[in-house]
Amino acid sequence: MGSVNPDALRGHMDALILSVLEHEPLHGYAIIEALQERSSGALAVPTGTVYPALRRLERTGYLDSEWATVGGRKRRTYRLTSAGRTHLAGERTAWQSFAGVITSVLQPRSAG
Amino acid sequence: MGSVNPDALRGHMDALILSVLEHEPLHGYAIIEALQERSSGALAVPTGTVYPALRRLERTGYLDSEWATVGGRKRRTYRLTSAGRTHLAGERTAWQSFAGVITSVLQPRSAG
DNA sequence: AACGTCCATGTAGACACTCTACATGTAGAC
DNA sequence: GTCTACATGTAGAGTGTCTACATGGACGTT
Repeated sequence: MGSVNPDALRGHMDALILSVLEHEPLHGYAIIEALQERSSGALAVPTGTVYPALRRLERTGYLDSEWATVGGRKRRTYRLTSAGRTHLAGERTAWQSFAGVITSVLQPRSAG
Repeated sequence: MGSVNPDALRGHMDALILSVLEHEPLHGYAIIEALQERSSGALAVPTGTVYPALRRLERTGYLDSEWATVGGRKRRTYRLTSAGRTHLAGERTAWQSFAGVITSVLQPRSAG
């Protein structure tokens, strides 16, 4: 249940959102829940982060959305575009190399 | 030589700096070079990032500094305090858990 | 009817850190 | 005398996450 430093999330949020949308379209609230589940509770992303991010990603062309009504409630459901799918792949490899770089710099060395 | 997305660095810079100072005091310019070496060229951190970060870390109490003149050039050399050493340890475990969380959310799943 | 909770979307403004671009100056090579 | 490497620093822009607030429907309980 350890929580994640908000600042550390910068620049990774987009990839996380695209990733949970990979196999199924979801609405904002469900995306927040999905992030929490997949991180075993570590990612408690506030609505003030997710909703603007979704609009940004749609504006950029990585997502598109449509309104639906389920059980009397209105939802805006987001779906990956093909540009979004391509971008997600790039973000995954970018993350791997980023993580490698940070891990290697952070690696403790024997005193010399 | 892949370069790292600047935004991704947010919230990790402090840990990186503390880490290169772990076993030897260094001045700002040397810290920049050390980061570049340890990352095989991936981290090209500009002076406008490092110098303010060093002052911040000193103000917080994780570093202290003293001036030296070497070969006619003035250097401000930074050294880890014991608070900084403790903080570095915390940042290392924080990084590991952060990386684990992101990796796990980004993990591709089989379509279902 | 009133109340509380979960579901659901959204905005405004604060905040913090990295970046670009600029300013300054010494040492040493050519 | 010009250029490059060494060395420190600041001002201001940019931007993405956060807190806090605003709104409203559905549903259960009392």
